[in-house]
Amino acid sequence: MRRRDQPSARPAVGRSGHVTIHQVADAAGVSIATVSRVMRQTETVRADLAERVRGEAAKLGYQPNAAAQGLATGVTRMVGVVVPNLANPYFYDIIKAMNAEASVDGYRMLIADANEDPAEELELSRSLQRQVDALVLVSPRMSVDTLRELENQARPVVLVNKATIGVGLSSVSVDNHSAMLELAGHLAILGHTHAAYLAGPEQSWQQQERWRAIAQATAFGLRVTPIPAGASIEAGYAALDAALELKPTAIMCFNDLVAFGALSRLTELGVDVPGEMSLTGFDDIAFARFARPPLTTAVSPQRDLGRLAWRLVVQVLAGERPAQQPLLPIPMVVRGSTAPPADRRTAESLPVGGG
Amino acid sequence: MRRRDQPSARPAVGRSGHVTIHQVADAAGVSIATVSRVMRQTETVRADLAERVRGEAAKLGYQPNAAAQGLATGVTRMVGVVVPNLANPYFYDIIKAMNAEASVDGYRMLIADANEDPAEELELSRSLQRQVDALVLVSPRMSVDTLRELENQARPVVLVNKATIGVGLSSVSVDNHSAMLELAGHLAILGHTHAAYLAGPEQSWQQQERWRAIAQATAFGLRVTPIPAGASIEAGYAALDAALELKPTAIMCFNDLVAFGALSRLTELGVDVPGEMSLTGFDDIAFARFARPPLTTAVSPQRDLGRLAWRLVVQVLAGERPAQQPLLPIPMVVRGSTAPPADRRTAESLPVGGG
DNA sequence: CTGTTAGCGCGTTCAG
DNA sequence: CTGAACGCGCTAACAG
Repeated sequence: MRRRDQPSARPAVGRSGHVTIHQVADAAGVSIATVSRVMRQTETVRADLAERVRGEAAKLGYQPNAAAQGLATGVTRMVGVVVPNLANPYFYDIIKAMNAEASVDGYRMLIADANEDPAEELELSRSLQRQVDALVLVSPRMSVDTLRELENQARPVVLVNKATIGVGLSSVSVDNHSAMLELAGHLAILGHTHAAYLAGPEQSWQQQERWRAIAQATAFGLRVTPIPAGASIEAGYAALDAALELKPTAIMCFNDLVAFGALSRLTELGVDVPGEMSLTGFDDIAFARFARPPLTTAVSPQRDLGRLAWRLVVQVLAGERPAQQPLLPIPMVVRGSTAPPADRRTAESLPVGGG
Repeated sequence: MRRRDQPSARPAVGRSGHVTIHQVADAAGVSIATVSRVMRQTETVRADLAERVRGEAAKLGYQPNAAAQGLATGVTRMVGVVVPNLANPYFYDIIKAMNAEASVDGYRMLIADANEDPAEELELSRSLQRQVDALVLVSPRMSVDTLRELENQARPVVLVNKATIGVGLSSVSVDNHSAMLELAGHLAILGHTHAAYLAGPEQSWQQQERWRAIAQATAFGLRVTPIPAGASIEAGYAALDAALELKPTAIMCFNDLVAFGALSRLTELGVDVPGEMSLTGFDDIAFARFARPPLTTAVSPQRDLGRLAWRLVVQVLAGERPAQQPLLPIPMVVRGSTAPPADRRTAESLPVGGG
């Protein structure tokens, strides 16, 4: 079948069913270039023409096709976001804050779930990189070498919660080390001398930093034994019994989720918190404040993280090379889940599990 | 500046910094059509040629530009997902499950957060619709009229948890009504005659369905008074005191988050659950099982919802018009947060659930 | 089986 | 200030 020859024999809508720039141009009696100029408000167009174009565009419900714009300009207005686990509330707070900022700048988020698998993380990052303007890796589990590979790709990468030296990527992170040290110090001051630590995922930078701090706590008299757990409620619940066998007077947890699971099991076993066992979390997710007893934890500023991450993206996109961000401080908040160990408090009344 | 005439005078990489189909074609000594064919494995290409192309593609690290593919085919391989609030864990499992299925089919998720605002929901849906192949609205708060508007757009829309009649959109939802009726029945059988209900967001279909069920509970002797609350832990915590003034023997909650907040406040006030007050949630998020006491609630199958939602998307994309889905059943799970009211138990010592 | 070419919808020189 | 024409990277006829 031969194409028709009539100059303006254009279908009312394009193949995809959307109104295109051509229909608007025809309706307004101008060229597509003028429509483009009006829409992007980048160049000056005679007032009445502009008004007419705007009118027709509104009437037809025209909105530019993002893919075509992306092709033409090389800018997709999308950021890729890779998280280790789409079921963890901690990441959602970051995502939510980042998304709020990004959408103000007209950006969309393409979200990918790596399922705690470093290999999948890499694969997702690679394929996402050519679909977006920038990539944000939240708490990536991948190795530094792998990160370095991503660094050399065309699209910029921003890191959240992985402050590694030797990699030139911009990043925002929280000061896990100081915060965990502070929590350990808090327990030491209360009089605890032996605690268990329900550890997080091994590849996690946060886990490494937190454990590094805990290991140093021996310096002020707190000996801490690690127990592999994970990053979820279930992990904390499951690992608690093993921790109890160590007969500690306190249990420190990788994060609030783990602490919540541990608390659940402790309550179930009839172990009084903080009477017989002190408990600390990390992150201060919403549940921490409402747990009973409320959790002593470290207030990781997820929303600031999200906001700052977006700011970094903007800077990197603008061609700037942001200075290495300082680590965000994490204030400790002491709530009801920690207290002096039983023997310290009740040395003269009721010695429970005395050492 | 005039274009050069040398046939293969092509830059090593395109403007965006990526390798394009042209470089691969040049390197392999074939046309771009052939490269396209071997990449899409849609047509048959001579084995040795295909091998050569694959080799060069791999060597150059070529991957097709998604925007260009989208433009050419009209298929973006992206779904838009709009949720009322990215901070609500209820949505996590749905999103995660849906994403898992979608990525198997080579699809990406573009996530948008409507912040519980129906107007924003509409705006996001509209703009997202021309950027994706299909749109999934999770628990939308928008009105039926608004939905009908979306229905007439070019891109298909799938609804999760909004089974409205009169709208031709495909949807998967859970049977909120039966489940809440079952919870109310459970309380009635235990002997409760007056309960408070911490209600969810008004525009929420789930809230409407759940309340409809609760209102019917008078039929079996349970009178329930609603108290406006919301969908978050904070809302439940804040609304509890007002509920207590009604002197009920049980408190039903819009969802587990609200119940968790209420439980938190109850524990704080020294009210024994379930001894002095029974409490029910809804959804069975992970926290419900690990709360102390664990929550009696309704097990909303988020993962099935996510999976089924994706299946619907696939069908709709294939041009099918899926039959209206039946409502997914929500089994009730009785855990430690509900018991007979105090007066009933002390009256006849302890025959539980007496007729 | 392979190459040529015409769009997909839009941004952007470059003449007028 | 405006319009014609080219190209972004790719797919899909259509010839060969």
